[in-house]
Amino acid sequence: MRADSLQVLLWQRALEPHAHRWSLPGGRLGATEDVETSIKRQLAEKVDVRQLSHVEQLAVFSAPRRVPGERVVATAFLGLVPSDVDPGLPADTRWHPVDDLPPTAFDHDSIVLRARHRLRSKLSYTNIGFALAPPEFTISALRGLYSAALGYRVSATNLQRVLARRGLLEPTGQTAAPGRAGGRPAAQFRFVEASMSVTDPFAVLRPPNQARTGGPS
Amino acid sequence: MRADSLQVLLWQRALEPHAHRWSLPGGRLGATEDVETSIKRQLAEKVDVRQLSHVEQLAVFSAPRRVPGERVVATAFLGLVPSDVDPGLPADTRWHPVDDLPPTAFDHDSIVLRARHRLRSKLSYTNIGFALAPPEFTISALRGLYSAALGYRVSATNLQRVLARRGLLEPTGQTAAPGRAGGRPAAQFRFVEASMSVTDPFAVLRPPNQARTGGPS
DNA sequence: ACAAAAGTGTTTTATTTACACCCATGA
DNA sequence: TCATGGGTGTAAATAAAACACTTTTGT
Repeated sequence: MRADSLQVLLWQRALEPHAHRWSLPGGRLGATEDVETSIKRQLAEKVDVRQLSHVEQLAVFSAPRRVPGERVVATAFLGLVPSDVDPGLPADTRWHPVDDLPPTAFDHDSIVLRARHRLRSKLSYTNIGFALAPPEFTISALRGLYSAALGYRVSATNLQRVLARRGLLEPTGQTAAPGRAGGRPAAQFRFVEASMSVTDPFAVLRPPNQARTGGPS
Repeated sequence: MRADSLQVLLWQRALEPHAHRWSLPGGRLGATEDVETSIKRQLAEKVDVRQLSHVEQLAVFSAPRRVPGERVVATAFLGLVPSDVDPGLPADTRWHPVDDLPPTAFDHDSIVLRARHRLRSKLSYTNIGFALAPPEFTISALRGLYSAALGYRVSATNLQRVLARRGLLEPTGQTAAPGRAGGRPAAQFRFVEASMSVTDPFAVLRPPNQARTGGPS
């Protein structure tokens, strides 16, 4: 998934079934690999994407007739690529805005919706933004990424503060040159951590402050 | 999973591999069923559990050698049974406290941990409590269930208020008789909804109040 | 009357959103 | 010096946790 608007990488099927429709990249699980290794391999081999910043399981899709012919059970993944990475793509492969998908093969549209939902949720309560952003960025660039992914305009001020309070951001000391129109140069930041973790431990029904009164932990 | 303490239903393997160790119920996916139908069928047929209040996918476990012999890819589920339901169990099958598991077969202990984590999280931001509780209950009974599942003592006062504010609870009008020691009779409640939904839309980075300033929804 | 359990009122604390205002730069 | 972003200070809003206190029952 990528930036400016949130995008998915799809390839256009040449053959039946569902010729000409757009498909999520993937393939068969090999005998000696687990599903995550497998999806990474497929992405590298088939669409030449090797710079995934984050990968996680979404769900298993297993309706008996989800695909014509032999029965196929698929494990769907959410895989993210930073906005500054632009892998060279094969001819039949293209990025598509998530909010404006072409006709998709099989149940792939519902898989994409599920991925979008997962990403949106995690932007709120984890540091998953690191997976969308370049190594260094200004707050307003980051704001753009969050806005694109979430589908509504995020306030740069508040984004700053939420991420800062959680200790996710770190100034690099550098500043970015202003555009031709002028304006104060923006400070550059980076994410402190480059792997996903939950940063907003669920706000509700949290353990009591003081003594642990109750049962086993 | 069940109540007083949170428990998992396990059966003891008679045969190798991993004879005598305890196993999560499950089995092979049939040709004409999806994974959720399949796990419900397995639970009904093999351990006679038919009253699941909630079922959801957890994750796929696919390490090539997670099970000796032929390669097995498993889709793990979280399945909940209300605390008042006590299904008759086969002889080799028993409930075990999640915090004190016997030696388990294969990677089943990590599956159970994952399930516990999922349940604990969802107790905070969804109405999933309905799946643990009987049709009608007092707040203090519900407090007991939440405490057992979460592993720490939850305040009845605050649990009340959080669930009430969200509109999840509904008084039945009935009251429960006090115990032998006296005390004010407790009002009975029920959950308004009996299927899971997210009730605490993530608090952070939510859309602006007023105009929708930004991009596509 | 008193103990026990339930339930309500109120204060405190945490955290975010909203908004006004100040800062640094280019033309 | 003014337009254009960038950044900070501060107030308002929200929601939950903590705790004191009242209510209703059995003995």
